[in-house]
Amino acid sequence: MITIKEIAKLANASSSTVSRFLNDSGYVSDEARKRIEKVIRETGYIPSEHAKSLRTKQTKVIGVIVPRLSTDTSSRLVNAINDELAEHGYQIILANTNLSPAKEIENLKLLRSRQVDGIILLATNVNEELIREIRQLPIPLVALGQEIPGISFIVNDDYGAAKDMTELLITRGHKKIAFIGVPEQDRAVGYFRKKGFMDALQEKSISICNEWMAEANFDLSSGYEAMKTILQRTAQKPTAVFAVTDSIAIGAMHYLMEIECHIPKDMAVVGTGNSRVSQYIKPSLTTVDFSNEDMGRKAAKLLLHHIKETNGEPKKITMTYSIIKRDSV
Amino acid sequence: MITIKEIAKLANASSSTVSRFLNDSGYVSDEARKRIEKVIRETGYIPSEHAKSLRTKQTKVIGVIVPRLSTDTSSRLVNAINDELAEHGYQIILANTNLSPAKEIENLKLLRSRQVDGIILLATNVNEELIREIRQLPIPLVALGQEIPGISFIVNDDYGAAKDMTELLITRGHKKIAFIGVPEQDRAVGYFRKKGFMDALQEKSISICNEWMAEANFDLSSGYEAMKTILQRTAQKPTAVFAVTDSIAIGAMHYLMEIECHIPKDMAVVGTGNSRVSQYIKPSLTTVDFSNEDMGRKAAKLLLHHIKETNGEPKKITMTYSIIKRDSV
DNA sequence: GACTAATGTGGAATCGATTCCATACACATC
DNA sequence: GATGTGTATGGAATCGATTCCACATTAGTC
Repeated sequence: MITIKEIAKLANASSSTVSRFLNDSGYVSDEARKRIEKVIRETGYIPSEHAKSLRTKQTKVIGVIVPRLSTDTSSRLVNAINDELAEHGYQIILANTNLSPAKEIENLKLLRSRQVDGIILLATNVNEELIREIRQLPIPLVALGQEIPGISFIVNDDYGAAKDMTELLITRGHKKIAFIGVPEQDRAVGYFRKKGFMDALQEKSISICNEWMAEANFDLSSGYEAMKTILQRTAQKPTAVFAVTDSIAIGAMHYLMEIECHIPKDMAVVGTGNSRVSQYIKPSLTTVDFSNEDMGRKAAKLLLHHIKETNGEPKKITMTYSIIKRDSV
Repeated sequence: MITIKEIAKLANASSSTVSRFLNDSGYVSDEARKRIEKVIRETGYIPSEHAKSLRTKQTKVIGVIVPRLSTDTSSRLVNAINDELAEHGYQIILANTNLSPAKEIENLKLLRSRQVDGIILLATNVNEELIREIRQLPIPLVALGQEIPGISFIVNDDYGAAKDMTELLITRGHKKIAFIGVPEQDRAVGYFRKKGFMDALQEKSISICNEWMAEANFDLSSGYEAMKTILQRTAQKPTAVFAVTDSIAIGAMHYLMEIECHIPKDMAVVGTGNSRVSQYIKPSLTTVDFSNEDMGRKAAKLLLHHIKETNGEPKKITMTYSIIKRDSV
């Protein structure tokens, strides 16, 4: 590999001058500029980022930790983050946790050793150890999707969205509404969405039947199973079902179709997240759009802000949402 | 940041010894080992990868260039690549071209300056300049999706898949088959899939009507428009349509539904790629599965092979495919 | 007891950039 | 002519690791 020294020699200058030329810092005469430019063009010289980083403590790389990349939400978020960061000359290095909390911490360390300038963490379940690890991080971190006390985060208005959506169902005349959630460890999806649902019912004095509440994990088949469980154990069939994610909703719809329960005539279904699939299935799914694109860009901007202002206060941003009315209600 | 020197001082050893301890290279006595271990544990020392890379010329980072991250294919590929590489202690740094050829080259340079150990390029259109740039790369590169002469690549059997699928339509009695393609610059999707389609028809001596051939780009709405164009300009309505991607197929289906053309009774539709959506739409889409998961892992393995054996011959791998029969035919 | 071999350790050069500092020259100002 | 200022350049230290080499100690062999 060709180095700055060799460029300097070929251009009849010192490496200091070449460096000043490269970074546009300090004086370089026009003649020297021309000579250096020529040599660089001819040799195809590309400066080593490692040597640079070692000296400057800046890497222009941001670490992004995601639970898994192959989901709609993750890939849209990462795409938006990348677009925004690229505009500011940053690249991203990916770390995939495959939903394992241990890997979340391991990745945090890995990224630290690469001296990334900052980290964006797409959090799922937040535990004590993770918070401790984040706190002692020497670089800024922005969490997405979950509230983490003391650090900057961006969350969706999970509570408001779930409440609004439930109210929509009530407005349409539904009184017997089933609910398929996920474990409450996941504060955002498990706890807040459930709370929004419950509060909406309570405000309208609509009773909640335990038989209509089921728990799934994040995948489609678990939505299918949850719907099955609900309908098989209850005598009084609900007229609508609220699912905390689109995948769960689509799984539930599959079961309903299987037993020839018509959507929305016999049973209304709503999801959450506005996955790409949701608009192409039949009937198209009424859901909540959280604008991942916007969230990703905001996250990138917030992180860049923290990188600039190292002593900036932690910020909490709550994204707005919109209800997408389609044919499943 | 704490450095190896400070660790050495605290552990009453030299940095050489600490380094030997860290890399398990050379002699370190048990006593020294214990002292160093203790100090590292207490200080939470994490070695700088930059200093390491500068010296060793190894980064344990692979660059991955994708046209865009938010598509099914890309995100599944990247996920698989990441999984495989992570198992071997590598991380990936992402570069997004947003479909611009200029950015493809720019990213190549960017990754080179970061001294990644290798590059995986998810190629779209391959031009002379790109090939030149790749050839003079001092590190191994594996291309995905497109054939690039002289370097290792993994491609789908686009020709075979398109031919097989067309034969399926013919077997089902279709003789008037429309085709929605993409520009032939994209050799894999544009040229080979089209050729497979044409050859299948020719072999069965089925004539091809120019009015039934349309071109779209990769997005859904262009599939919608292409279908519209075909049906509006032809007197003789085809009975089936072959789309070179699932997105195009779904766009076409939307138009067909709009004009109340029943699928598959009035018109059979087939796509290519087995996108996640394809199985959830109604009617579910008959399509070709290329197993991106497998391709991603193979790409990672092939790249690692080239990193080890620097003088390895370029390899060409063609993936197999399988036709997924569903309800749209 | 002399020699070799194995074990263990630290000093110093090195990787490829940036950056502080010293120096030099040209010109303007009083 | 002394002084100051802006322009231009190169030398040398530095970042934090690895690694070669020299050296010291101990053990084993004849």
